Amino acid sequence: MKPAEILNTHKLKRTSCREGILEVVMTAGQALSENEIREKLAGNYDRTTFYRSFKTLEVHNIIHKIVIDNQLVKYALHNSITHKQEHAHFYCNYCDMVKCLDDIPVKKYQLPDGYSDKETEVIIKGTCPTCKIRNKKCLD
Amino acid sequence: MKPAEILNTHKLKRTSCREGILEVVMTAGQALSENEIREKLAGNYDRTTFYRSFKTLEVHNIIHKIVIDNQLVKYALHNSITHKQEHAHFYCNYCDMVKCLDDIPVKKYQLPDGYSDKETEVIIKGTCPTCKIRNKKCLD
DNA sequence: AGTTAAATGCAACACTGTTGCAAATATAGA
DNA sequence: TCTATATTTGCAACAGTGTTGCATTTAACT
Repeated sequence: MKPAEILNTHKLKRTSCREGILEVVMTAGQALSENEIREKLAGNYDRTTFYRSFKTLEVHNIIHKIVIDNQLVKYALHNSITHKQEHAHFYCNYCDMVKCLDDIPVKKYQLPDGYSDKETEVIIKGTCPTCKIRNKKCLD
Repeated sequence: MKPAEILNTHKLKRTSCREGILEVVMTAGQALSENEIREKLAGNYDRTTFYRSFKTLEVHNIIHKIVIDNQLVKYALHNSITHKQEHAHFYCNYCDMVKCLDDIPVKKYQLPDGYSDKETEVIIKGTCPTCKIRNKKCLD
């Protein structure tokens, strides 16, 4: 599916900002921050427009937001586009890379009486393959 | 263990701000935001001092921070104090309440080759018992 | 009580995100 | 293709969370 098609499906106007964000997010292979997306984008958009675009795409379940601690926000394509289930996210403590673990479904929990769950967020923090190798080489 | 004892154990100075924060967090029964903690606190501290105290207590594994989406940050006593394992957190979509599910250990995941994990964060979003009842009463 | 390293308060700043409003633009219909 | 309308954009201003530098104050040790 192309960005334009996705926007049409959701009855959203095909603006260059939205199409651009989708293009970038769809070809990224990992979750990207606002700045990472802007750098890869052709046009130069106002930050307000950017955020409004993210929000629109998020509300329509086209992309989703992953928040690490505070201070670090990344966006990735949403389940409904890739047709994947609720999945876990990986965060590399060394390079700040965030990756959707599409093949790792979120494990469900038995909640105490009275509580009911709607969605579960899982963020696994550790070392990614690249940083693992790098850390081995320079043992500091 | 009392706040003063905890600070001593970690070789931290017993300042009223730190003792106050610990007192509040220890008796809370749920995770609290910066403002919620300030309201329950006797003294009136500068925001910088507040943050520095949180950070110090966090670095020493006395309290921990839970971040929901962005925009909502809560603090809670850390495992090492309650001697509990890594646990899941519950967030109520209706009243913004955050609770440590101390008795629900985080389930571990098998990561793809090359990845290694250090810690796992689990946030279960849904409805808390209080809001469940409230929602039933006024069916809007 | 005096010394010293650590903690505090203040001012200024950075980052993420929002709101209101006027100008620009995408889409549907003529 | 042109026009009308609703949506989107850019700008300015603002709010919330968190940080840094520096001078002053304070906890803890002798």
